[in-house]
Amino acid sequence: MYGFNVVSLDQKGRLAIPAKYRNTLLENNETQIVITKDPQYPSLKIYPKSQWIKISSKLESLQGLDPIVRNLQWTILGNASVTEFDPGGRMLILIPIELRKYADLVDQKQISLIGMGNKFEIWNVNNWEMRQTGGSLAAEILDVVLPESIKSMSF
Amino acid sequence: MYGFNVVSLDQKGRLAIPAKYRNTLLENNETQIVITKDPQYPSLKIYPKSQWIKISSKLESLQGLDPIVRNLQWTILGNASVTEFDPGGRMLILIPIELRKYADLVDQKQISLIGMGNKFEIWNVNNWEMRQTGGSLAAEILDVVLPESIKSMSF
DNA sequence: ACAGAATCCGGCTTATAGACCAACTCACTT
DNA sequence: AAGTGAGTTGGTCTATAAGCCGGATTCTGT
Repeated sequence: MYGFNVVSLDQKGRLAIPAKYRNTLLENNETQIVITKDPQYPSLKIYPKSQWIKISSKLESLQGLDPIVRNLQWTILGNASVTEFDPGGRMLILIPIELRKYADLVDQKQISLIGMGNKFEIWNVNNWEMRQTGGSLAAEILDVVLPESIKSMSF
Repeated sequence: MYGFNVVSLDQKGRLAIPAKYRNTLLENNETQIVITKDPQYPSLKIYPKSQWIKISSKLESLQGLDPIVRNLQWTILGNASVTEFDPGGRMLILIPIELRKYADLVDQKQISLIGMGNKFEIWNVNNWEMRQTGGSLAAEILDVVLPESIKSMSF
């Protein structure tokens, strides 16, 4: 489940998961997906249920009073919305208005859906393109900014 | 039990748990919920009974003279209020006046109900919106402030 | 102690959001 | 060129939120 797609929202604000992803999900018995805010960028994240359980349970287990943690919990848990495949095997996701505002999707007909393997991201088409315009990251920047644990990886 | 909802208080100040949550609660035999103060923010917390038992017993077990701990105990334990589903299977919560004052809900018709998985939060709509700064957290802030256990998480 | 008032609780009704279903069009394949 | 499958649309219908109302119970003040 990788790749970049432009998909459309219909007049009711519904989004159809492309068939290639849908089939993979069904094959893995992933009949529910969760959509929520990305805490870092004005975009949305879509997780298959099993992936969501990992993330949400970890977040919920953090009990402390750290305001940043609570903020993360609000953003991610407090905005999650669950959708199931309908009996016909189709999946039309109604993106809640709050999330549409957050990701700048109000009145958008076309949106970007990016497959990231075990999750998807949803972006306003323009915002996504702006993110990408940088082209490739200069080697120097990569060298300076990346944490050690990443530097050692080979891509 | 995740997500953001604006629900209304009826003329008597009663709050109805939305059906989607109610059903999940009933399926898990959670017929009682507990509402109490959030010690950190002017908001309220709603726990299913089983979750409440974990939290309250942990709090009760804290002995000693630490004034912070005693304060937490007063706030959380001393303001708890139990509500049951009525025979018709619906749950109307009458929020005690003390709690309504605390969360700035007096004379409010609309309130924010945020599902956080194993608990809910109740906010004055305006206060909630102010908290949600509208934007996303800057990547740099996330990186600097987050505890190690979170930094390593992938969202 | 009793009456009036205020608060609390359950049932009923209505407007509506959203889930469900079906059809149509377009594109791709054979 | 025809058929199949995917994407998209629109209509319908059901579940539910929310307001309303009437009855019950508790509280208060005289």
